[in-house]
Amino acid sequence: MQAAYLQTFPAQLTLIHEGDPADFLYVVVEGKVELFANSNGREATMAVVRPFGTFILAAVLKDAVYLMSARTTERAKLLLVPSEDIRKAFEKDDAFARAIVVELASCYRGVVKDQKDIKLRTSVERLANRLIRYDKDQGNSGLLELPYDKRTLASLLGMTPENLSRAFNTLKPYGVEVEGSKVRLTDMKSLLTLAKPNHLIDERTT
Amino acid sequence: MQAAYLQTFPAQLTLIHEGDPADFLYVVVEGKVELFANSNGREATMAVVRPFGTFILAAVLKDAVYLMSARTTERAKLLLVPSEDIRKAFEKDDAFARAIVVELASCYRGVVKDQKDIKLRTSVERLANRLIRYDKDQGNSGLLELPYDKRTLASLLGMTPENLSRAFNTLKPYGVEVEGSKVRLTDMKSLLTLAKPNHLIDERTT
DNA sequence: TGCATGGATTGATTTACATCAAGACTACGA
DNA sequence: TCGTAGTCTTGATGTAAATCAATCCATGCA
Repeated sequence: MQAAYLQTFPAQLTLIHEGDPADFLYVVVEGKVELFANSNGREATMAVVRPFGTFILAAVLKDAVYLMSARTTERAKLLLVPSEDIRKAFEKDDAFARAIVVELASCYRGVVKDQKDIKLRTSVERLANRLIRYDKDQGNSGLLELPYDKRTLASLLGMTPENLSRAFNTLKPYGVEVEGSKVRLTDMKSLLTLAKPNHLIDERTT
Repeated sequence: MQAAYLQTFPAQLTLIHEGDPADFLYVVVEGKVELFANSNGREATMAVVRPFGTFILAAVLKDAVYLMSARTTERAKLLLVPSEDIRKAFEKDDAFARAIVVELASCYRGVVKDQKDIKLRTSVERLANRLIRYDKDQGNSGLLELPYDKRTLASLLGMTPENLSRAFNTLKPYGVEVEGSKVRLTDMKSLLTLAKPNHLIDERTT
């Protein structure tokens, strides 16, 4: 940790580009970081990392290039640990190595769940389940705040901003009221009937 | 390894169901195993494991339930290692723990690449790139054999069998000739132009 | 106060893909 | 040799979502 940097970055700053060698492991201490990928002139958001998540762990361990690019969505405080140090600690410190494995296994299962989400659900179902998840995260009050702007949310859910807008309209009859970044869920029962949440997709802890 | 079972299974046998606790780690010794998932009455193939790949490693390490189901696509010989033993070895044997991490990191990067493939490409592009990959795996001869039946390939590529058929027709002008499970690539240059392969998606080793 | 800017929404249209419904081909067994 | 079942293919149609285009905001700023 001696050689690690704690640094603050402004919003919308690209931190790393896919294809670059993995020089640092990043830990989000404050703010949010969007992971995204490009190909063929197209772009897709892959994930958003919040405190205190890490990103680019697998690339660091394999001493490989990054598979995703990363940019801040808002002002963010990040810890940068030289990947050389991570690999050394990994060799020397058994407890560290095992802790790494648990983190990595969790990330892995997260991606698998994301893939099931995309392959097995329509975009409206994905949005419905996402809203239910955010509500749960924020205390089951039925009143939730979207954690990032709609453009980012749309890409994360694998749709265009236009379609997200329409998807919200589709959910109106199921008690979903949107006002800016605030969302009210007034008929959870019927929303659940539509969304059919599945703990093997939506549960993030296990 | 003392308690591991080496067993032969017939084709089309479901080995595990998603949601079940992870009792065994599986290693494919011979044949192929399809990993798939269900939700909402829909089904999707997530991956196909060949010798000598493992599956369900993350679930075993986390002592969690399986996220995917698995079935043999053909007669297969599998090694079943009790997950309890894996976790014990993981605790005691440092070299084993580190080897596990490398395998896990590779699997993780594989899923990320699959996700980029789905999010950034059309189905025809996915098929084109897949054919190029199989050709490379089989020695760049321009003559390749599809490793599983078209139904499975279709689901793996995220499309219906009907659409796979049509996608092959779309690729005909680009020198793709199909006959049963054999495919000839007679105009690699124009196929590459269409497919635009990207080593951050298609390269499987790094 | 007025005007630029970028996000969000809405409507019209196009495209990609799924679904439905027949056929065609293949392999296999009685 | 003829069913018969399974896989694959083809065509017609339907649906989900992308794209294109216009407008409607909010916000910041001179």
